[in-house]
Amino acid sequence: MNLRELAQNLGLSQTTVSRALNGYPEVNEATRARVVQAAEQHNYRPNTRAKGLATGRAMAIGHVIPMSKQHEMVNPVFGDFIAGAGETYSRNGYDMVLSLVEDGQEEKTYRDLRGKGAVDGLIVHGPKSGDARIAMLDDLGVPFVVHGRASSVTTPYAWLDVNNRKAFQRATDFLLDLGHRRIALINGLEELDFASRRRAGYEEALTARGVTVNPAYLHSEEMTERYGYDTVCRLLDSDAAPTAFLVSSMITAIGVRRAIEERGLRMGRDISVITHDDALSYFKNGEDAPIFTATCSSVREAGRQAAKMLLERIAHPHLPPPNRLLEAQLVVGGSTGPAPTSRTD
Amino acid sequence: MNLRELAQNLGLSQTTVSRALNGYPEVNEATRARVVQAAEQHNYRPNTRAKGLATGRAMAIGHVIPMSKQHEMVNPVFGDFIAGAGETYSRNGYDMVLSLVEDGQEEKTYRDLRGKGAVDGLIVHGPKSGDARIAMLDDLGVPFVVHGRASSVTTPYAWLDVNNRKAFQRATDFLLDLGHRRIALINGLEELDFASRRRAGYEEALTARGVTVNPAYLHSEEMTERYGYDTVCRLLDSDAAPTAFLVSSMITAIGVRRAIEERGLRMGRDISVITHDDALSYFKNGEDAPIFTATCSSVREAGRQAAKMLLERIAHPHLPPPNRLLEAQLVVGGSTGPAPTSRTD
DNA sequence: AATCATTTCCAAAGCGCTTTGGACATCTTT
DNA sequence: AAAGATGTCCAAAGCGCTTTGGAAATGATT
Repeated sequence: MNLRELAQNLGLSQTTVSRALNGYPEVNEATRARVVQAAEQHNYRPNTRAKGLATGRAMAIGHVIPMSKQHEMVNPVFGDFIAGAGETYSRNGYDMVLSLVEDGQEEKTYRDLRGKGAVDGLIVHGPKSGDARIAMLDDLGVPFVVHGRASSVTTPYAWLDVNNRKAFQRATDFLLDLGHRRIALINGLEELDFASRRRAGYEEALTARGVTVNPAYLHSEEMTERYGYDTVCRLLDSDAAPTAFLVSSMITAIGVRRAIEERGLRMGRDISVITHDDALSYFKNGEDAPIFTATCSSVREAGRQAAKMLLERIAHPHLPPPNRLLEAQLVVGGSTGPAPTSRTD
Repeated sequence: MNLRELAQNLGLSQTTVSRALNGYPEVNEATRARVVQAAEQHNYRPNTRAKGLATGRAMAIGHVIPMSKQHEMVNPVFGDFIAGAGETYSRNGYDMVLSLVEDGQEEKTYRDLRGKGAVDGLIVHGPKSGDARIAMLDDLGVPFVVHGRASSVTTPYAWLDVNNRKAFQRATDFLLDLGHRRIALINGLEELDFASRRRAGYEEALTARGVTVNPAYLHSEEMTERYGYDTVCRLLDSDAAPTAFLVSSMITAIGVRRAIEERGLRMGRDISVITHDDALSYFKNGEDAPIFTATCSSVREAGRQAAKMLLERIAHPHLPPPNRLLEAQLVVGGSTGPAPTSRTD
């Protein structure tokens, strides 16, 4: 059933039917009711492509998900981020189109999506510190919102980010307060902006207390469970083993815990662990008694808000690009405790 | 840059330019080269909506992701499934459109997507045993492929599934061979078809050995980490605690492990655990020395294959609907061992 | 040289919608 | 009663592409 048929069916013109359905005032309320009812009865849905052609808007938002080539890994936070964003889109009649792209190929995909006219706006995922995509999208004139930031980009652009630096600074401070001095950072890939900010926060806190940053305690890789396990195994078995770990992802923290417990040690007593927790739905840290002490920030909520920002940006392209900095909560759980006193301290 | 401008630029008609770009034979190779070069130079991309209108094809596939209302949970396997499917799509010039929908609302979304003409085909996720969506999609005449099956649907339809019954039957057999008799099943929601099949396999194996199925050992819920932890805590603290657990997801198995180790027990020695492992990229079980004994089946590979099946189905709608049953590997890891002998046996 | 087949190109229709620029009643106002 | 205002509807153009049904030019055949 298309518009023409529906109009013929009703003995009206396409114009009137179209206007009736789209809420234009110049149509008799009685006719409008008749039209709406008929549309419903015939299960009529305007063809997106035709509508898009006519209006010039795609009513779709593009998400380009970077995929690590080496590990064939999709960052597990995307699921929840997209769930949040999807809520916003469907409430506003937008579709979401997804492209999974190997690391580094993202630019071409953005160009394609825009060139084809498949989307009205884009969300940029996984920004690197000096991300070239931002300048490019500005050039292209596509509305976009970055989830995260790109430190070295100075021109204003729309972003939504968690205050990663502060979160990890606070977490480090917390560990220092507990007496820890040998604190290892099990970070994500530091070419990613959020990871470098976390590291900055960590180093800042240490330096402020006069603790020198030990390069042997700095680790940066893709955040798998295995990485957490392997790294902590190596560190714990080394001389000058850390007494505390600061971990960039819940999943990696699971591996960290495994390494610790495998050695007969207990989190919170022998070794302290703080992890960042994106509040993934299937991996709740526990509301009542959190397993991990964690810097918490719901990535789903971030998705919701980023999507809302983008839709507003599409509606008002000439407003200055909005920014939003979310603060992470430092939630105390069972994985931290005072540093065990030892002669090497 | 659109076709008309490009054609004017070249001093050719739209027809010729269109044909040149789409590989039709009735155009001089010299002109074609000229056209292709100009298109490249001007960064021309045909407008999808216009192309779609003209051809009647959307060049997009719809994925409707069910989202549990109660837990606001997105099944973590979707990320990897979609990554697999996305590979196939992008190789074939298809886009992927994603809708996240609350449980039970999926039908409307399918109808919408199809009615709007936004997609050429659909992947059905998370089929329930008597899933009404299949009949509906058949009615609508949309090409679709089900990831999983719907037991009570008798009409032929296209699906790709893991042999869940057999996988869990073999896993149960394996535990029985090790001497376990008190084996608990920590299953997913059994309204989901895959979970009911896993249960069937489990029960079949027990019954074949004359072990009666103990209802207290049967658990069915959404597969969170917390669920695994809570359930196993309760079971281990009860009389007649199980000596082995059969778990439906890696994430739940993490919770199971936590409960076990918290009690000072060790997996593989005191308690045996087998889990299903979807080979999620960020949660590798370990190639060399797997932590868990597991029934393994790559959900990413499933995504790749399901997408391929769908594209073929779109190309040849009149062929009988294809089916594919993937077998899971039973991989032995460190989480299983002989049942501890005890007087209650 | 005339005819026919081939090659190479084009004008125009059509996909299903929105939107512009009226047309025609009907109702007020003077 | 004429003129304007208002309410309600419509015909047709246009969005950017594909595709049909030729037309013109070229080459091969008689």
